[in-house]
Amino acid sequence: MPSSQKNSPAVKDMLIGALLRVPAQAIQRRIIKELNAAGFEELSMPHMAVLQFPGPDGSRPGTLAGRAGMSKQAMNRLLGSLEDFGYLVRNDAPGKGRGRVVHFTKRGYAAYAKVHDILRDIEQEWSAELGAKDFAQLKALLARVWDSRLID
Amino acid sequence: MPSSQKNSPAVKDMLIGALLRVPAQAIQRRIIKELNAAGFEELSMPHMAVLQFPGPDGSRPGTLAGRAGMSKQAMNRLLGSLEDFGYLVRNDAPGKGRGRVVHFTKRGYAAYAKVHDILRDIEQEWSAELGAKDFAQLKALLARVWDSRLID
DNA sequence: CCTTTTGGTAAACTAAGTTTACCAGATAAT
DNA sequence: ATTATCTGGTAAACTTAGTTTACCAAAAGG
Repeated sequence: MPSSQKNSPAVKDMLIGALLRVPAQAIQRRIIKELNAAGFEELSMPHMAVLQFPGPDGSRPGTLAGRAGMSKQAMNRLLGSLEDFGYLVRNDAPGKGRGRVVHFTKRGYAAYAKVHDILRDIEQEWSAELGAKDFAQLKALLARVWDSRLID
Repeated sequence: MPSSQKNSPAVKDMLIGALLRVPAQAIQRRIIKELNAAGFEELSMPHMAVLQFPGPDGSRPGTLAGRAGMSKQAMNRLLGSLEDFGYLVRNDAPGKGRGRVVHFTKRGYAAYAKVHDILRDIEQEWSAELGAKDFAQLKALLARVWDSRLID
């Protein structure tokens, strides 16, 4: 059975890559696990590409593909499966301009809200562990990284 | 062509999940791109599961599988391809105890060193952007997250 | 009009993982 | 010691998720 690592040989020596990657992955795993436990059992890792901030509601399939860094075809398959599971619908024609628009169903919106809740819980826990001030500092620093052109 | 996103709708509203995930992914992509450009052209994303800290040298295949959170079979295929490309060898019998041990070849070690160099460059850039003090603070906070039992 | 561009789709292929099963050497038990 | 069990590595079949290549319909623009 696949499981995650847990023997950190000298945290002090770790470079920014691992320091960011490992907690990010841990959060992803937890989100999926709790989502499944909350009744959204069909959702697995690739679906997260659709569910993650800022969510697909109101967007075009092509736009979502770009955001997720994948081909339109791959995104479309994902949307198809999510549609089959009843999480969203792809309506064609937004009135003007050709194409389709994705909208959450009630279930889809519930799942998206659940992700948000889980993340709030995680933030709560981290905040309790690090202290509210330090956690806020961490988020602020990460936001500065984002704001700068450090990430492409 | 798959490309990454770049329209941040309100960084202030982002939760810790996205704040960690996006830069972590950006770093991964950059490492692979620069590795390829530096002559290690066969290396692609899945190989990173082997190359990433603290590296495979001296470890058992099963241990590496555990660290990477994947099955022994999947890891073994990865090691096989890396062996084919001349990055490492799997010697059997470390003297005592049955099994195999992975060791870098010269080329493998060079690739691993290159990853380290790239990460040092990235740290340099981030440090220049955020200021050395703030960047150190960011790393320190992430290290505290790691040290705590917040991540599984 | 007719041509080009844009968004979405479909089919074929490839990559990368899982499950299931198996085998060899080590460890332990009676 | 001989057998039973456990551990680590491997192999085969299957599944999933992505890519490429190709195509089609609607818009846009000369």
